[in-house]
Amino acid sequence: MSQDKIITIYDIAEKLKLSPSTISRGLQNNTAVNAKTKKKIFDTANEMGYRFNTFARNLRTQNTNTIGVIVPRLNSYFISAVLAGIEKVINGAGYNMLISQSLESSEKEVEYTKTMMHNRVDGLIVTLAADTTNFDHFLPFVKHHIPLLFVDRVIDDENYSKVVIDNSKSGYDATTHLIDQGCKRIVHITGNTLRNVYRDRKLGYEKALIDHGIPVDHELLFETDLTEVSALKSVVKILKMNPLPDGLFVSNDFCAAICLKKLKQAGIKIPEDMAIVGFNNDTTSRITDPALSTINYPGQEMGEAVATNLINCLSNKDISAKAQTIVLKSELIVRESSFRREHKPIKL
Amino acid sequence: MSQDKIITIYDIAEKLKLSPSTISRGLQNNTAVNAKTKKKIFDTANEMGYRFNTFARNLRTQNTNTIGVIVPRLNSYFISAVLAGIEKVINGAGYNMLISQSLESSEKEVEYTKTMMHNRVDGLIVTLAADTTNFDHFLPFVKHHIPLLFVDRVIDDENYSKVVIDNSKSGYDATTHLIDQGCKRIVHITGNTLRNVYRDRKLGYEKALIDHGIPVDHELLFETDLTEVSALKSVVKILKMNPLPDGLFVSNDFCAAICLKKLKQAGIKIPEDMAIVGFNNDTTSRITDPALSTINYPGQEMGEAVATNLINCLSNKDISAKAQTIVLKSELIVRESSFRREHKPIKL
DNA sequence: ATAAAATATGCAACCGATTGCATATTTTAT
DNA sequence: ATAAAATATGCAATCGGTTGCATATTTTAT
Repeated sequence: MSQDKIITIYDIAEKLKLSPSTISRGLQNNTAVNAKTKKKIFDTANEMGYRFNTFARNLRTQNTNTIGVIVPRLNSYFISAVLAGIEKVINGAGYNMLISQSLESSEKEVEYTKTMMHNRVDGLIVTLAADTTNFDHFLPFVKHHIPLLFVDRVIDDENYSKVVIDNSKSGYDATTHLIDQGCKRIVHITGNTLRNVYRDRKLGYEKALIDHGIPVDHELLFETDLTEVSALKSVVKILKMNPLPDGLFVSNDFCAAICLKKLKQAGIKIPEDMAIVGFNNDTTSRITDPALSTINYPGQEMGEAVATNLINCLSNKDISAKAQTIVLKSELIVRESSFRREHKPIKL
Repeated sequence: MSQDKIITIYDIAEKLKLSPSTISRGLQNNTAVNAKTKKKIFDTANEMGYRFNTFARNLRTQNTNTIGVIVPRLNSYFISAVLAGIEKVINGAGYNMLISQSLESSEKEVEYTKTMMHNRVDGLIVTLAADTTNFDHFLPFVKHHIPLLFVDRVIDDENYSKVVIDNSKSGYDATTHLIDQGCKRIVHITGNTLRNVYRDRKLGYEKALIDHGIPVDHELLFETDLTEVSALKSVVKILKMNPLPDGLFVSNDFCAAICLKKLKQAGIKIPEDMAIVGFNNDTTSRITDPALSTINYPGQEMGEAVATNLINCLSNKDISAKAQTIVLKSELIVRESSFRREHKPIKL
């Protein structure tokens, strides 16, 4: 049974009558240390239950092997898929992950960004909170040349690296599909258009309408917080409209699913009376009845992409590396909630 | 514009013609430092853009202000709710959170437990992987008196603190409710019964059958991995049964939702022909049609409870504190998928 | 006015690993 | 046998804070 005490290289050095330097080098598999000595060191370290002290090492080497991640919330399918992707790559490369959730509050985002700095993370990955408009809290990272990358909800500035999907195109595709299916009055329910994701989807929606000769009617645009409550309110509003809209494009599957269910309960036939397209391809979208058409949003891949990019930044000493924007493929998935007739872009 | 250099207390000391000790104490708001001096120190620190170095501090103080969390996977509604709860409490108490996902692999769980030890986390919170049977990797935490707590999927050992729900009672309640609704042949689809959560739900299911004079039929018990694929296979198996089961208790809402949808497509009326109860109260359960009865599983609260308990362990120097098991309330929520007639325990 | 107490600051060791440089030892070449 | 080269190990400074103890300064009490 080994001791209760935490073993350091000094303990190993004493036991083997060697200097701490040799132990340190031995454990790092440094070629300057004799093979036999090395073996002895490894064996003794194991036997004594040695674990290196991350802090002493970090203090000396000035890097922490830790990546900070700030997301708006942890309990979301999309976010957790992104995190799973980040975690996979990060841990595979021997890094750890420090996570905070801003809870959509810009204030907390600022605070946690500071904490990440304190903790000397080697890099930071951020998905912006809904209401962040000032980005000064990220400047220290730029100043200290600490890689800072954004994913999904990003800063509209070419100087930052980011991973996104083409939200504008996706919004366009979703809307065009609804038009293809014969919709003429299409409601769009979306989130805070301050953020690129919702703003761009809206732009895509409007462009699709214009391109197909349908006037943009601001009565049909609902900017909400995409919660269940908002969904219910939106349904009430829709049901009061005259004439009733015949298409619905919602920026989020959960919200779309709630609308679908409530509209159905109100006697509206989906997709005959109203065709619906969601966004995200959450598991939710396969469970509604009828199944929800949606935009496939590759959360895990986005996480993997941003993490891979970050790891590359860290291994390349090449500080001159330019900021880059990676756009991952998103695609319309047509399911029952919007499928009225065979038309151009059909996928199942 | 401040410098590019990272500022240390030595820089502040030099600028103010004070010793680093005074700066250190000043920044800690130590009463030994004169109020005016303190003010000067804080102002200068701000002005110079000082950020304390976590590692130097940790190395000296021998604690890291970091809590490790190991979960089976990040992309799950339940887990992300638990994490959100943990994060809330942990960050509120000034700690950071280091997260790893074992991806249900015992091997990775062992590896990440070691990493957490290396990183000298002040405490560790674990939800066990599906196939972990040997728990020796946790012994170093016990040996070094580092608080180790489990949540949801736990070790069956009174010496460890944990936060759980009464899975056995919940299984009993779900099954009894189905029996109340007139079900006689109830299929139970569950996960790996090596883990307490699935084992106990199964035990509750069996006890309810026995208590109501219904024989336990092992043909009706499906031990699966609760994925979509398993759900589909289970449905095929159910449809081949003769006579058809009239009740279905599934240990997971997503899996239950898939079953519900497929059974409905096969022409089975829910709940008339087959009543269904899920588990978790995922958002999913409100979206199915008919809405899914389920067990409300307070993920966020469980996270908050386990984190609060951990923080208490850390602030009490009292090492003698006994291991405790916290059982949070879980409850049956009856929705349309199982509601045939008014009966004893009705909740909406 | 002087001693005692309270307050404020500094010195220097320490946490545990890393690493440039110096030194000791062994091997190889002449 | 001796010098040169290669190999192996050690010394000591360093990373940036923290803290016990000593010392200097000011305040209070007698």
